[in-house]
Amino acid sequence: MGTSSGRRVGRPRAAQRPDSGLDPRAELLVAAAELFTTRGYAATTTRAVAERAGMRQASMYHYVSGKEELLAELLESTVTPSLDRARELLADDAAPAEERLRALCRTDVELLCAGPYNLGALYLLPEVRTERFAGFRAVRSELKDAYRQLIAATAVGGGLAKGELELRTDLVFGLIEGVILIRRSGPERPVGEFARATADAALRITGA
Amino acid sequence: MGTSSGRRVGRPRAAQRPDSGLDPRAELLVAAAELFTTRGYAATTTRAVAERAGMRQASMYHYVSGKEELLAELLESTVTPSLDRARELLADDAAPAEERLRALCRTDVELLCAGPYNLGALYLLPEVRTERFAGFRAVRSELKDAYRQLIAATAVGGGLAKGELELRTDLVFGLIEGVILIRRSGPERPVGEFARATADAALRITGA
DNA sequence: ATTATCTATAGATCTATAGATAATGC
DNA sequence: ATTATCTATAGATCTATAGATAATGC
Repeated sequence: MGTSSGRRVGRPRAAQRPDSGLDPRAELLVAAAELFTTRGYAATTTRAVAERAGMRQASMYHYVSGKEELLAELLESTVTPSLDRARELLADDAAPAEERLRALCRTDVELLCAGPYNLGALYLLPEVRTERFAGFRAVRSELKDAYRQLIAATAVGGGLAKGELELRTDLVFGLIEGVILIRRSGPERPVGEFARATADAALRITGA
Repeated sequence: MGTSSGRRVGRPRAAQRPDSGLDPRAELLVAAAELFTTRGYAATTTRAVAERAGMRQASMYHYVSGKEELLAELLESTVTPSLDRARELLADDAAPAEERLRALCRTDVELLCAGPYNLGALYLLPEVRTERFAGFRAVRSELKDAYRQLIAATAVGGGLAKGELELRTDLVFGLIEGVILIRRSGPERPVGEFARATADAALRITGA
């Protein structure tokens, strides 16, 4: 629904811009996504985010408590859709685990690569280790757990010792997130094809 | 030989500390490595680096031009040893390409994981895209090229179309650098074992 | 004389709050 | 009256330079 333009309550903005159709909070998130990924999180000022979202620096505080809140929300938004998909796939015990694992890898890569910005790169920010981002770390670790369960359910995975299962899970999960780095060097490849190739590679890593 | 302690020219430091055996520039690099990886590059101040290296903020400028120089040097130092090894392996046409590729993967992972800090995480800094870091990007791309050549020289790799070779190179290189992300979640695993497993995974990705 | 430091600081930020203002809503 | 903005700014930085200082070297 957004703002559906028309008359708006409150003092008008100083710099008028074409209506993006997004509400101000969403505009801030989009602006933050672009700036955090292209200039870096710490190097991005509240002024830069606000101004790019079409408002003055101080007005940003009407919608968010600061940069951290924006980062937290962006981070979680990269994992939540994958996690939903993972839960679906875990529940679907009709399909063989290999196929479900492949499907999860594909959607995961597609989601990471689909957005206009490389939000995955934000995973490595030191700030993420902070208490403030415990929520993000929790959902990410839930997602990883889904990978582990699917790998354990494959024909090869069933016979693995605990440590070995852990290792392969790490390798697969690392490959998927390593996509972040790959994508960076060549964002010109068609996403679908790339996602399929990555899923194949993941399956080969598990030993299937 | 470092400073070999004893009498030193110049005004004494304000805060005396046990001699690390490193010369001041190396102390700055070590301090920067720790701070850049734990607190983030942009968030690390020149004061923090200098103070941790045992000198006052302003004194740092006697050795380096600023933070950028430290980052550039740290980045290159993570690639150069791998690149040396890659060149050796490329020249050694006695061994089969599969074995040489495996060896490169292993040393690469070991080098990335061996240091006390996760310098690989710095690869994703937005600053790295900057002109200032063209040198780093160049050596890194040379290393990637070595991977490509080795993959092309394997039994499977010889029959690959150009695009397919490119894709597998990206996947392998991405897996290796993805180690950065993996390591983060579990730095407690023995490096040697982990390096071997990663190399195996890389070989499986190439199709060998 | 040379060197490696130091102290001090100008100039340039940046964040978050206080308080004013210009719309609509009733 | 309520709301979404704005302008202004206090307080807290941070970087890079200028110039002083305390060692050793000769």
